[in-house]
Amino acid sequence: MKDNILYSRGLQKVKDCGYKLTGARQTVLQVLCENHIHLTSAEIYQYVKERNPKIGRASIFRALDLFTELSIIRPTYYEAQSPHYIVLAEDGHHAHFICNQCDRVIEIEECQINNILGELSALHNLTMTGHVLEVYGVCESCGSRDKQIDYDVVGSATRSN
Amino acid sequence: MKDNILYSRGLQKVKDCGYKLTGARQTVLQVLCENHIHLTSAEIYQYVKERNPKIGRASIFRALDLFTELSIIRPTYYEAQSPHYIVLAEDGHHAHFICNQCDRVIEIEECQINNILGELSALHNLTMTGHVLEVYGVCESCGSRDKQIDYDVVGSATRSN
DNA sequence: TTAGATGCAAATAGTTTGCATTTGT
DNA sequence: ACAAATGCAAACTATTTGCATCTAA
Repeated sequence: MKDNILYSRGLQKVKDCGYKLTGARQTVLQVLCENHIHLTSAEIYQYVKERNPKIGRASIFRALDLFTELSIIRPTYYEAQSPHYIVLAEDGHHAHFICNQCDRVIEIEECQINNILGELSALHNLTMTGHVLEVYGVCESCGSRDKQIDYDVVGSATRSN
Repeated sequence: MKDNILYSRGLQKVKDCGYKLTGARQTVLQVLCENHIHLTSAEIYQYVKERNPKIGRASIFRALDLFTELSIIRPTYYEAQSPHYIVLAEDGHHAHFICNQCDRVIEIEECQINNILGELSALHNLTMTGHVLEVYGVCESCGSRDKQIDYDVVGSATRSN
């Protein structure tokens, strides 16, 4: 875990800002960084419980709020459920793709969005500390499955959507 | 209202997909399109009530879910509260900036992000239907207010944050 | 006419808060 | 040592669901 740059950096930030490095905070951040997919508070609670059953729900919410305030993580919303928390990259960047059909989340690593954002923040006189880009549509496997269906019904019917 | 392109397009989509054009749905979409800022379900409920007190909470949630499914709107999350619903542009684009200090939301209109996204979707074999870009940091007025404070305390104290 | 949508109220999540106790510095 | 953080349980808020009624097509 110590070799996880996001984890170390996160803890350092907590410390630097004058907050205590408590067990609850460390465990929550560990869970977030290890499973660096998108977790809901309920999922985080489950993982945290496995490591330390003593930690309660309230502490998890308090940790998540703190991390959000410090821009270590960011809550995002998709498919109208409860928020998912994601760990931001060192430059405050995060981008992912969500498939409308299978709800799969694909992380987008390589992305030159910072170039655009530099211009934008200059234009509006904004100081940028981070961003989340959420792209949605249809993923490769769902797309090809659709084509298959199209092929099957050629000459017999057209798909409505 | 009829001249609001997002509103008309939204209703058309509802109709085209075989859903009824009911009073509740029309009112909710009107509210969303007129106040095209970010509204929570509670705020939407208030506005809707003003126009038609008969409409209940459940219908609002059901309308929001439908609109989300049809990519007419998108729920987003910021400052760890309940989701805010935003109306997407015709090309599925939406971008905004959120000030960490005053929570102000600034819409970003001019944005060439679609260029980047085109490349990305080709790379991953994704079909893109829309996106939300959420940038956060410090806005112009909060930024200059900070400088003012810095100036005021020069020589007497340093600010912790 | 009738399947689909609504409004209500009750049920169910999801999150926050108060407070006595514990813990990191 | 002691302010800050925790865990618990209760309070609160947000959302969903069942069902009788209504309404758009």
